[in-house]
Amino acid sequence: MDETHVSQVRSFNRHVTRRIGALGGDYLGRGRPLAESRLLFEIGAGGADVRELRERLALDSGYLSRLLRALEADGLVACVQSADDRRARRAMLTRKGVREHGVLDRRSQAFARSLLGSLLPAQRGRLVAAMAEVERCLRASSVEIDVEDPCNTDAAACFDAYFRELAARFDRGFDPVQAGAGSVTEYAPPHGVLLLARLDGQAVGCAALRASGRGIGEIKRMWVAAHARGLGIAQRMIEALEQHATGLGFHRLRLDTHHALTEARALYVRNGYREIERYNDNPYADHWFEKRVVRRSGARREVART
Amino acid sequence: MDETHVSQVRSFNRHVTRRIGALGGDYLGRGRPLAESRLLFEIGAGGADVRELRERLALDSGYLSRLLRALEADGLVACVQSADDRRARRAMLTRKGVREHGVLDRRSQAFARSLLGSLLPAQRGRLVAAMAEVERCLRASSVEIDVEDPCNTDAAACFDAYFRELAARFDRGFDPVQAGAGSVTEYAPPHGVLLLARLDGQAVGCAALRASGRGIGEIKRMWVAAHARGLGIAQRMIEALEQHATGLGFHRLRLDTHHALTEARALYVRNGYREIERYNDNPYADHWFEKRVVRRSGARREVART
DNA sequence: TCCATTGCCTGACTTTAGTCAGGCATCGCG
DNA sequence: CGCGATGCCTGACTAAAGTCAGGCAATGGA
Repeated sequence: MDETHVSQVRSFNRHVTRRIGALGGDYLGRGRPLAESRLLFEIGAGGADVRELRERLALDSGYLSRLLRALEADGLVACVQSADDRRARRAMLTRKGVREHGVLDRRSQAFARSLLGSLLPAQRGRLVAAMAEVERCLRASSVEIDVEDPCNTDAAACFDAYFRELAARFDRGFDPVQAGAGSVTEYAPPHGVLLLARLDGQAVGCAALRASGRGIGEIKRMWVAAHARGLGIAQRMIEALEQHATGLGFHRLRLDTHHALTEARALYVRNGYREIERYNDNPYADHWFEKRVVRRSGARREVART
Repeated sequence: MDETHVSQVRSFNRHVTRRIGALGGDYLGRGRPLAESRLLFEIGAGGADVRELRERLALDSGYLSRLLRALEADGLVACVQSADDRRARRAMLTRKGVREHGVLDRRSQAFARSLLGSLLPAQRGRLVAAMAEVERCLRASSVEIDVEDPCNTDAAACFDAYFRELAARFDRGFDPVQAGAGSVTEYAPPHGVLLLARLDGQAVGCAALRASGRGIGEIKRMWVAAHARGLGIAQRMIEALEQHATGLGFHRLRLDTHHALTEARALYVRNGYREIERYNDNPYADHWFEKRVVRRSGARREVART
């Protein structure tokens, strides 16, 4: 990894979080502890379930309870029993709370405005574009790709979303049974593998490998949720699949795909998959690809260093 | 100001500071309170004056004293009397402190590495470039340009640096007296104005206006420190001068410059200054410019909104 | 030499942020 | 219905972070 890259990230961390964090902490200051303000902000106009708040802010249950009590004492928040589970509670802003929330919101806006205000118009555009890029990249860097059990609920949800998307994109719809989808246990060791990509804990993509003849693996169910595309997740998953392939005893990987899935085809071509003759009777497939895989020592070094 | 810009800045603030700040706080954790670790980091290998630390970290004098005492008790820091002022003290790292500082430094590096590690190589380059851009823009946005007394020491330092730079860049050197430099009080109200640009409190640029005939102002001493160039400071100063011009009763601004100062000439041309005939006998000048100035209502609205 | 100022230290506080162990009500399954 | 799990609350703590008023020693200009 490039050392100048590392030091640039460190410099960014030091300077930007100091400048933005300092001001950010300041604008929230309303004579109220920071945690309370954040909580008020997080509850928002529509209210929020207590358990949701606890997760979003990563707070201890007792501590959160106390914070809510404090806001309640100030008349900013009212807690009501949840309709469907009378143990659960929901925090709502009172009229006064909504007003206070508005003040915080306006402060946050004023801060952003003051930041941009002292820039020339051309610089503003550049700053905003660069900020969006940093945000996108950090999002990408927080995606985790791991082997998971193909029978778990998140895997099932991904498969489901994948099938629904195929049905929407293919002219004639899509039926998994006709496509020859076997049991998902095909994607479990020792003869297969399933990868899930997670962003903030939520599953946003999947990719699987199953046996398909002596020494041959087949890539199946390569999918990334629409809102998580453009983050390089598919690329990372395909690289990860190839890493696993040799361990599973595959020296060749193949796959089928459909002409409507142009991004997928581009992905395979970019990664050195060559188009081959039809090798199965999947009625939805009209393109078939193959690639010889070998354990790459360079890639292993990179992994070891991170 | 564009509202989508404002909301992008807010989104950046929320997401990036949370992600980077959270991890940043974490890696510093060494069983030691965060403030102590930050202090250790800030003292650095070369040591630092206590007053300097107080300013950089914006800490209460008493609190800082206590933190230093704590680090001293752990054998990480030693405080010595300053040589030139026996009231002042200087904090130095002990051998053990240097070791600990190294650990923190390595952690910070490891964090940056882990951030980059889960990105594809192409993304890394993009992230780093965008980070550098954000940093630069934020630096630019923290530059403050204000009217100051032309007799104060920072102004004098700027003039001095300006003259030294001219001397270095002109073939025949530069002598302010020959150039017709009068008293700096010419740049004070009611007939003139001096602007200083400050970055983190330090003066990094100047620009002045003085009377030069009925209704005519002259731009003088337009200078930006080498390390603060490329931040749009000169552009902002020239805009600010033009704002002040009408208030001082000038409807025309003129200036002279030297062919070696190519950036300056480009700046004037870009801002609508037209080249005119020689209007003075400054032996160092070989280009003369002029611009008619009017109070721009659009610009005023922009200022009012920030 | 005097005296206001500066620089740092100390003691005595307060507030914020968080942790932990229980406790009570409710839920959902068998 | 009983029982373990879940969801929230409370009391009792602790550590960290920060504030404030004074105090002593050194400084520097009148």
